Amino acid sequence: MPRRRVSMDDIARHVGLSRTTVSFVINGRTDMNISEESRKRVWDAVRDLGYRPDAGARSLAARRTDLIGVVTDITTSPFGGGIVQGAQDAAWRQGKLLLIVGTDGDPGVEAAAVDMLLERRVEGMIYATLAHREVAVPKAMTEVPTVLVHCFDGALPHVLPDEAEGGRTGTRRLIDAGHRRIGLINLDPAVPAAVGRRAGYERALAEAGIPVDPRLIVSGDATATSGFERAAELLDLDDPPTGLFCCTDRMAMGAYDAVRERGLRVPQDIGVVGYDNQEIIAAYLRPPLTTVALPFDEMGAAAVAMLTDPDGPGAGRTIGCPLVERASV
Amino acid sequence: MPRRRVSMDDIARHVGLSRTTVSFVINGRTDMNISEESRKRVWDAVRDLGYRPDAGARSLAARRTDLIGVVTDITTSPFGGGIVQGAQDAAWRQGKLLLIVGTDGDPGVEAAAVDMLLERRVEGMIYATLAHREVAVPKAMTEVPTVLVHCFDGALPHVLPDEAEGGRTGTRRLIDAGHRRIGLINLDPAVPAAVGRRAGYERALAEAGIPVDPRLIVSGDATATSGFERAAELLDLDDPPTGLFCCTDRMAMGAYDAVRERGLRVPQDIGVVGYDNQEIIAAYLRPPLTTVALPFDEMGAAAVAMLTDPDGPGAGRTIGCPLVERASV
DNA sequence: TTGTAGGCGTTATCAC
DNA sequence: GTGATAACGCCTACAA
Repeated sequence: MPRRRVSMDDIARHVGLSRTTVSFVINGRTDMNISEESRKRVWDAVRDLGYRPDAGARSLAARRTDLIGVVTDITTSPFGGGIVQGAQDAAWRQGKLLLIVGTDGDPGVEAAAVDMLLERRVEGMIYATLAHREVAVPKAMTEVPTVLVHCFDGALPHVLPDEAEGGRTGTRRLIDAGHRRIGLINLDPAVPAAVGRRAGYERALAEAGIPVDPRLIVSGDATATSGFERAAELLDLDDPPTGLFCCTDRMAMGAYDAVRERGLRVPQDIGVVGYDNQEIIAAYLRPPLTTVALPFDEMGAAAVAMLTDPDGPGAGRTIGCPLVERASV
Repeated sequence: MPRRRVSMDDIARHVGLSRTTVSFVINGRTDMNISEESRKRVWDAVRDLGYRPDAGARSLAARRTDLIGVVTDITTSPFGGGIVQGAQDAAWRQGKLLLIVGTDGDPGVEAAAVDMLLERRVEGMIYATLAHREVAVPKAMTEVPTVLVHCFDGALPHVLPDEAEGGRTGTRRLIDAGHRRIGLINLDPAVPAAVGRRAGYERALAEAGIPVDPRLIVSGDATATSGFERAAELLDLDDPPTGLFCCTDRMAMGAYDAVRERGLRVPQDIGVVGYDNQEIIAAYLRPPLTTVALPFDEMGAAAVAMLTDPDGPGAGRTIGCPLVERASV
């Protein structure tokens, strides 16, 4: 039999002050200059009666919800969750709450989600994807400040990983270890991540004065099987590479097998660098995989920062992909 | 220069009806029996003026927020995220929204999170943990219906995986494949998952008329390294097991290495079953790992179902751990 | 069928 | 220093 919730009125009545006064002390407003005595009595009453301000009512009157909406196709994924995580942490630190809805990529659900969030009067939205890709967002999304994370649509501000820099970083790690012939096991050349990473790869080679050999650049899908096959092709070349830069850790996982199958060892005979830093693969492979990480947490945090910036989201940002050093090169 | 939001009043004025009438048609109330004509005009106006009901205002007046709070230490984890995912999906289907706050297990943050959620007037809360364990929740949590997921505190209703059933299932899979000597690489015997799984293991053996050999039961931590070491011990026994039931997929990953190192093969020589169904390990191991899955999604969905059940959360539930058949036995 | 009026719990404006 | 009083946007008896 839960008693009626205690309201601000109850507090006011209890301490014999007006609602206004109570509101002021609870919101810690100093401009209205209230006696220490009254302040204390109010706080005591709050504690004694177990009063909790009603955020909904407050929002209605104050016209701010402190809510940020998130619509994303990221679900259980072992990775990518970092975006939501980073956003959540950043939001929490600013007293904002996230309203997250997972859409599984279904456009119908996305539109419904945006509507629902708009009805909740979110003050901004984040649209985040698992894969780096171009998207078309529900148009209602533009009704509030919105930032795209890990995706872009040519119009809205976005936060993207700097794939080119990542590609360069990974490649250079191999070069620094003395490798001159470095194979690139790329993703489907059409996807944004692939073009960026390849550009970075070529740039790193150029900077080291190493000519790019097209035969050393192959591509496949993001699976261990694919990595295995592509690595095998590369290793069976007449003049095989001694370093392998794989565009996903899964591919690197497959590459390990190809290397092993040829009686070679990582890293003594072949240096391998992955991409994604999927802990569960990278850290537990033997030897542990040196890989380029996608800065998910930072991307999520950056998006929130852009949204809460009083000057508005700005144009967009790109975030570096740091190298995670382990033992495969 | 965003025009003032359009309110219900605007609609009413626009169509020349009262707010009441508009409210009724928008909320689809049939009891009040309104002319088709009026209904249509209202909906047209809604569309034309781009009206969106204000969920906050609605909550205030109707005394229901359709909000469920989630406090959890599950973050980016490659697994466990399924709980939030399952909860989110179930909530969405019921028109509820989740207010999720990740606490990283910090009790201070947890308490603050609960307060914040209570101020938002969530109608129920879910407290979910990554690991199956006993917890102490912030006491304010009991102010609304709450269910614990993947954890328990002896008082609140909870949703737990049926570890014993899972232990039995995994073990039986090995037995069914003809194995009679089956090693159990358990977790720290003190943790709930370990006691449940071991009980299931012993039960399966008993049902098959196989005596339990204490030397076949070892334990370690949930790492590949630990799995490697424990498996090695077992395989080096005078009378080694032919089947290995590992309490985590990571352990199984290590066990694979131990098997391989001894010139044996999975599954021909040694059958291996894991636990957790961490896709990224289980599916990409060679051969792919047969493993017992933790029903995260179902647990999350069950929690939401309990919360939205008009009869209240009830006492608690336990959910089965299905076997995911791959190729390691 | 439709309209009136009061209430939900706060904030905010101004006067006292 | 403090207190009426009017929003905020919507719901809902109750009346017409």
